[in-house]
Amino acid sequence: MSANLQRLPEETRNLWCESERQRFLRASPLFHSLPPLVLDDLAVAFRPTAWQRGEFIVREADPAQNVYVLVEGRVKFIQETDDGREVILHLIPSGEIFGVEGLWAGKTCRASAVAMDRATVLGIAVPTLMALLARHPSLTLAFLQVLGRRLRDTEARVRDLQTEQVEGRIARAVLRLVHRMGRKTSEGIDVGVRLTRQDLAELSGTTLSTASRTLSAWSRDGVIRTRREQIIVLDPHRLAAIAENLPPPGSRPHVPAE
Amino acid sequence: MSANLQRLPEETRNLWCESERQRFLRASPLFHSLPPLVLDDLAVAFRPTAWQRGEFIVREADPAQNVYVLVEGRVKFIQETDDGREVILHLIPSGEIFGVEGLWAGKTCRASAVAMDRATVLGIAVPTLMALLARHPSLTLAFLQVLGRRLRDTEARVRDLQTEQVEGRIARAVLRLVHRMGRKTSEGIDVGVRLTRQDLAELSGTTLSTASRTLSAWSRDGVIRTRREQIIVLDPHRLAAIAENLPPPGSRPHVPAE
DNA sequence: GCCGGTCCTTGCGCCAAAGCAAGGACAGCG
DNA sequence: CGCTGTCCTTGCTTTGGCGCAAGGACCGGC
Repeated sequence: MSANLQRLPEETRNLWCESERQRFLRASPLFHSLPPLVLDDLAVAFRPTAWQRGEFIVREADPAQNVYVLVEGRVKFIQETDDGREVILHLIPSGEIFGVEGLWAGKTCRASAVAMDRATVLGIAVPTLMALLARHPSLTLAFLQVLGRRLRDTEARVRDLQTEQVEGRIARAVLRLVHRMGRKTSEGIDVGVRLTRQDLAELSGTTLSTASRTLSAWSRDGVIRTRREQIIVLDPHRLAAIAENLPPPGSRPHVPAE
Repeated sequence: MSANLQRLPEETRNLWCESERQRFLRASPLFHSLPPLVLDDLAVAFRPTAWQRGEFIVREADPAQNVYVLVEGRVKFIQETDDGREVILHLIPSGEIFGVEGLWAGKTCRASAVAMDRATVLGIAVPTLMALLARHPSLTLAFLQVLGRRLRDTEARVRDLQTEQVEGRIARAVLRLVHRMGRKTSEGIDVGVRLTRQDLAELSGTTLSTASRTLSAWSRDGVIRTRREQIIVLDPHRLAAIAENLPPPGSRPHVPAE
């Protein structure tokens, strides 16, 4: 723990300080509507840690001891299958909580959380959190909100996996990223997270090769621009059309040459 | 509403009576740990309705006005795509709540709830429920539990859709049904719900034809017995093996005849 | 500035499963 | 007891995209 604390990057090292944590929590959409009393409690209970790219913050099947809030960086929430394949269940943007399943279910983690960049995280012990939840209905409601949204997202993903073809699913995954953590740049809209082709495949239910091929095709058509671990969307409308299975705007109804 | 009330089947007509509702709620795993005070409030606020097979209890895109508890029967929770295809997101067994998304998200239903059999349901108005949640942390925690479980189920389904082949997914779907609402019969374990091949397909992410073919093959092998809209599992272990991609117990390592 | 590791691209062959379609079984109703 | 609508089965054809594999691009460390 102290090792991790020492690795905190400069700009967040002040999370050591309780009042700074409180300021962060108040600024976060998840907590900002809570009464000051609750924020006080939370600021005391949360402890900061820092992680490098690729490190496991939570490991599947380990006992679940903490619930976390991501302060900075990106975290992927993954499950691995017996044969070594990996599925990304969620990408956590900064400000969001993760590891919530620790609250029930026999205290065992159902998935792993892995830092995708250098990440800073606040952790709270499960019993502490439980006590706070029992005392503060507003906090519990906030958690209910988060879980509800995540459930709806996951349900939408099930629907997509069952009804859409691969290209549409990849398009939807990219659009979701753009929407939730996209950043405008001079070239276009960056998806806002370092993402390998493999990651994108695990996020949209396909394979590395197919994801790569699809992005290549889109690049050729000028819909996106790609770099290593980076996707910049140039033409969001076109991408939305692909996600909705609409014909590309340039195409006209096919009439045989005859 | 009164029309629905009049259609309540004999055995549940007593839900008219508040003390009967309270008795039902206390018996339900979801509510039984709540303090008597909360149960009182809930018993007053819940209103019974009855539905026929195929009726829409909740319709996607309608304003979300109620949250429901299923007293008896089965309800499927579905989404429809633009091109008319349907996806079953959850099968609700009796005792469970549904329509919870009404609690947030702009008050619009994200999915439809359809009665699969004759069903009896208790409904509570969203504002009433919200008021209760704000007052009773234990109730909010109970809801959090339910959402948490549903989220984990849905995540598992995403994982299966991305990593398992069709036969394994169907096997898992059947086993899940057996586990959650199966009933022992003289022949074997009934999955406990009237289910068309189409339903099963929509539940496991495949097509009617493939689901039918798969069940036929299993019948031939003596793993299950099928009737119209009914599945009886004869050999759960074998089915579990299929779900886990293990070779059938009877098979031996393949040695070419040379 | 070289070297090793990670990440990306792309061609080829193949197969699981979707799509299509025709026919049959069953249940409920009049 | 026949009729109608729903549900199920099964053959044939087609294909999306997976698996495999070789080669290339990029990055960071030494």
